[in-house]
Amino acid sequence: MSGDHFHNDSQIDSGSRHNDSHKHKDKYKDKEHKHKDHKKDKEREKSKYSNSEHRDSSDKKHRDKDKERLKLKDGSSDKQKDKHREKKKEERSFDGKPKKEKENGFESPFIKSEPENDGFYHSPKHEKSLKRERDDDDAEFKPKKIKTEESEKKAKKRKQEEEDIKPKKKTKDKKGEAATDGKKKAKKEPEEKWKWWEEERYTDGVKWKFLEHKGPVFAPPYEPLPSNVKFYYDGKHMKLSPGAEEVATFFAKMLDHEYTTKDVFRKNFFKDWRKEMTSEEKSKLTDLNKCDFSEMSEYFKAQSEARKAMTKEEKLKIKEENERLLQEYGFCIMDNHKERIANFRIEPPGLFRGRGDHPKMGMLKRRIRPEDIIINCSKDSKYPKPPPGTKWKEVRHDNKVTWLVSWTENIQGSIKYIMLNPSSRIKGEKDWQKYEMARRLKKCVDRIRAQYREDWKSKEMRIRQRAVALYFIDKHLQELMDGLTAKVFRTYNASITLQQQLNELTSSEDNVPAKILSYNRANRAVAILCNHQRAPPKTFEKSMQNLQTKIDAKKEQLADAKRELKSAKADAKVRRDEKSKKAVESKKKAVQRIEEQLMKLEVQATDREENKQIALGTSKLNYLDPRISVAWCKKFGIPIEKIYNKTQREKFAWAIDMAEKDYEF
DNA sequence: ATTCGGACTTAGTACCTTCGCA
DNA sequence: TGCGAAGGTACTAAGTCCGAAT
Repeated sequence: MSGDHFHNDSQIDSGSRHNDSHKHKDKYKDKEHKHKDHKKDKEREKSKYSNSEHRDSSDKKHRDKDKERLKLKDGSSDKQKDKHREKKKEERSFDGKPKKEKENGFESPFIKSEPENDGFYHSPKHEKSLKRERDDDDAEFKPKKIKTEESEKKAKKRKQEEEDIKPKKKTKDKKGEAATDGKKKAKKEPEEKWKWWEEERYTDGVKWKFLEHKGPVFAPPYEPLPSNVKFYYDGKHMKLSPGAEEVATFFAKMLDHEYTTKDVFRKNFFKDWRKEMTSEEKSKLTDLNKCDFSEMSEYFKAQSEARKAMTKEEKLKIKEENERLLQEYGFCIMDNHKERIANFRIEPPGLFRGRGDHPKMGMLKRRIRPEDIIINCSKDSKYPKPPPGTKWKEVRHDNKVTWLVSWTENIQGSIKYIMLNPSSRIKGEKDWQKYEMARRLKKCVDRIRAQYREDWKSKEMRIRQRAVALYFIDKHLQELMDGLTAKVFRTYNASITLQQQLNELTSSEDNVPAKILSYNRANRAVAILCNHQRAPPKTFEKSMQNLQTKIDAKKEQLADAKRELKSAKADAKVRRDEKSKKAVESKKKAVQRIEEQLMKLEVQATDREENKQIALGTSKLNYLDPRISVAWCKKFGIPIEKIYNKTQREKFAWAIDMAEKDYEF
């Protein structure tokens, strides 16, 4: 596939480019306004709710919207579900090699594409597959209201195990019961991973029926510096008040970083720092350039060295403590299941580091206290306790949202949340739904494109194109396909590209490393398409050199081995005895082994070189339908671990479980 | 009709851990 | 067994979407 192809695509794509500095600046302006003008109102508005124990949101809107979304997919048949269930039985212990091959196999459908003038690949098979999918796959993401026999059984079993757990849709969980149940279960080994994707989904905007958690972990309190670490102003030692000292340490810790030299950063920092000073300090400290943080800076460097030099035992102790915190605060109970929380720690105070030329860089990000925190949980759960002597800002019970904890951050005035891990049901369902939406686009993308291409046929192509595209992205989309947004296009383009590339690049005769290289190349094509770039790692050149040295050494080794083989052969010819024959064999094997090693290294070098400025992570995690990768693994006998690490496997558990080798996006 | 803002998702990166090799 | 590199994770800024407010 040509580079042009990608460029075309990405232009049409969505217009959402991120590193456009002009845009940034404008945006910053906007925010500025927004907050000056509206923050007060917002605060007022909010205070209406403060300290109210209960706040039941009147949320018909959400409900209607979600209903709308889900009903799109209606038309699933029971047959469909049966098929689904069967799959699961077959593949429960997937290890890269499907236990049961389907005899009809995979019809290799992809013919090398000629990009059309719109830059998109249009598979000849497209038409056919559209129809098929309309018939079959359509129904995959819809609420499963009808309970199948098997799930019924399972449910019963679960009921016995967990005493009194109510199916989501029936009635409200009774107070307390569910909570204790959940905990009991959680403490036992979770023998079997919960397959939420086999269960029915909420259709009414409700995100959960029961939610219990222990609240956030606050940043550790500030520890004043030892008295021998001094701060100097204008060359003179000055003892800072604790408040001022803390903010000073934030700056001292960043001293090595370039942005502490930037005017904006220094200005913002100094302004905010002064706010934390006593009036005496304020009158003395008037010029940041006269401040000498170097002792502080040295002290922190020494500290981090000391941390590195800790003994194994000390390190272990810290690790254990972290683990304890994780176990205590890192999970919640949501609807009878223990789910991992993504970020249970409150962001610690520090200096704001915006990206690019952010006008607010250097501002003080203030410490979040319990009084800033809104807790969201079930009415009938055990509420998290604020630290002794403090109060939460509010405890609310809004089950139309997914967050557990929120607070308002002081730099932009935006809200920050504590939410669940990507492996959780609530995130997974959303992810799955996203890909289903993109697959729906696949079905009508030809029509949509034909339509807008028609509009382009006019003088002043460029301008019209742009105008139409913009109009299209901004206004039209929902009319063409409901739920269609720019993001859906992006997801669609990424996923379809991966699928095509995988089909084009993978050949079944290749060995595993070569296949993985193909996978990475396909992934890379997508990353380029989505413009996921990265700065080449600092150590790139060096590590590349190292690798090349290794390759050279290997080559030499290979040459030697070949020479030896040759002489062994000659020797065997003369001697004609068993011993020399054996020697030839073993030399042959050695050559083979070295050749393999060499190839592996070369593949690695290619891979790394091609990956220099491209970040694969984002597309892999956010835009590529994981079922495509899973299917590919199954089809070519690649262990899924080679493609997804542990975290990714957790996030994509649903896809790993449900996708077969013939899955088609 | 436009803007705002809450709730999410996506993205970049610093740091920590593990791996592979001499 | 120590070291650098690769891989993985945590953190948090920034973007998107969409309903509500203006």
